[in-house]
This record gives sequence, structure tokens and C-alpha cells, in this order.
Amino acid sequence: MWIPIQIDENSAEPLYHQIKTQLRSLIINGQIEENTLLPSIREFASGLNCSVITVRRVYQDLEGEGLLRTKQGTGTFVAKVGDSKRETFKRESVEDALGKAIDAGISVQCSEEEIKRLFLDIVARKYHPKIGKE
Amino acid sequence: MWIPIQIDENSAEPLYHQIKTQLRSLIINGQIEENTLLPSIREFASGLNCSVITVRRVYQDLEGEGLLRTKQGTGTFVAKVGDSKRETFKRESVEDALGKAIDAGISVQCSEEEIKRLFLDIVARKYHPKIGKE
DNA sequence: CTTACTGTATATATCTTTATACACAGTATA
DNA sequence: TATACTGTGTATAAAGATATATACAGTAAG
Repeated sequence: MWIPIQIDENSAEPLYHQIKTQLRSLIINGQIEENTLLPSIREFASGLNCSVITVRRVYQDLEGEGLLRTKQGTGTFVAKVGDSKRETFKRESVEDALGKAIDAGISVQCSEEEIKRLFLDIVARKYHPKIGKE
Repeated sequence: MWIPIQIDENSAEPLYHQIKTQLRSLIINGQIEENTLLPSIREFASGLNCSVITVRRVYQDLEGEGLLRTKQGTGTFVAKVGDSKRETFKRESVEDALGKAIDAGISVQCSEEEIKRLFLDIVARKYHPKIGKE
């Protein structure tokens, strides 16, 4: 089972927190099905170029949130997530990120038209990527 | 001299890094004039409810970047910032935040129309705040 | 020179990350 | 059913980054 996690080396956000946040998102959004057996802490750590203990902490924290079940000697499985929790999480996470971006614009005295134009440009680029560009 | 810094207690980003990032932004964007005497580390720390040492580290780091001049017994002053540096910084910081927000949307399978609608709603709210709402 | 303000240095506690060694569960094989 | 092997999660100790309190040192003004 391959789990798509993107680590930003330059971020000030701690490593375990980046992993936890992204894995939580994948689970709550249903991109990883209930009862899926996650990679072992060793396999996951190897893929992320980090320590086994760091992954262990993520699994432990998410188990504390009720998102994972873990059983020594067997592995770690994803738990059931209710639909209402799912929807709430989706909306909040996107709204939060957009709000932060707009705050950044305001703090830099971006005009409303300017930030709208920037936004639409980047949306177009990200939703319709051209070959040879990111 | 009052410096507007917003601390997010819930963020995983270290405190000194939040302060440093925002103060750097204020200086480079010219929202604090060249040669302005910044608050003393004690006064600033008191306003942010944090330790003197945390503010001290921020001043020290930004002095290392050439954005501040500091003189023992006298205080800490903002240095000169070139126009080209200013413009580059503004564009990059906003583009970066918008890109992150859109990535968050994509990772959550937000449709292009959906994220555009969300964005315009939040822009309207933030640029034209109603009384009684944030 | 005293006083009250600056920044500075040292020691301490907590958080983050790691390395290493250990204990438990499944499976093949005798 | 033993036994050995390979997989799993677990516990302990140590190093680095982060945040703090407290004591030290330079500067300016009375």
C-alpha cells in the first residue's frame, strides 16, 4: 500500500506534524478505505527518509484521535470515519488555507483585483498543467 | 512603536519563526520605515506574551539577513531595503500562499469551480468586512 | 556615579528526532 | 507441537532545536 505524503524540507513545521496532518487528511477524505492495512512503520519511514519512531508517533497520535487501530505484531489499520466528520473536515481545511493566502495578500497590500487575477492564474496552471511546466 | 504581529497558538510553526516571518514581511514591504527604532526585546516580548529570548533570536536572525541594525544599550533599528528585493518578495509570498491553498483544494478533490467559488466568497468577506462578522 | 533603560550570556526545561535493543504475532518446516 | 524465521509494534536513551528565567554588561540621562 503506497501512501502519497509530500514532505517540505524547508518548512518550519515539524516532520511528524506534516506526516500526521497529511495522513489524517487522506483518511478522513476517504482516500484510504476503512480497514486498510497501512505500511509498517519501517516501510513507511524508509519511504519518507525518516526514523521509524517518527512514523510511530504519527500512528500513535492518529490512533488517539480514533482514526487508526493498531495491533502489536500485526500492523496498523484505518478506522471508520463518519460522513459528517468527513464533510466538515473538507470544507474547513480548504477555507482555512484560502483564508491564510488572502491574509498574506492583504498584509502585502495586494488589491482585490490583483489577488483575484493571481488566484485565477494559479488555478488554471494547477488544474490544467501544460507539458514541460509544473 | 507598535508592531502588528499575529501569533497562531495552534500552529505547529515555532513561535520565533512566526514572529520572524511576519516582522521580515513588514520590513521588506516598507510598512516599517528605514531607521525606525523597534520596541526593546522586553517590551516586544511582553506584548507577544513570550520570552525575551524568543524576540532576541528574531532580532538576531534578521540582523544576520541585513534587515536590522542592533546596538547594545541603545536598541534595534530597521535597515534599508532595495526596491527590487521588495517587489520580488511581495510577489513570491502571495503566490506561494495561493499555491499552497490550491494544493490543499486539489488534495481534497475540490473541483475547479468549487474552489473558485470558495475563493471569491472569502475575498469578498475579507476585503469588504460586514459589521458583526470577521 | 546612580539610575533606568538598552542588548547579551548562561543554565534549564520541553519538544522533536533519532539510534538501538526489545517483545509480540504469524508462518513455514521439521 | 516444537522451532526458527520474518514480520509487526514497543521501550529506552541520547542529540538537536525551541522556549524560558535569571543574571550580566553596555548606554544614556539625571
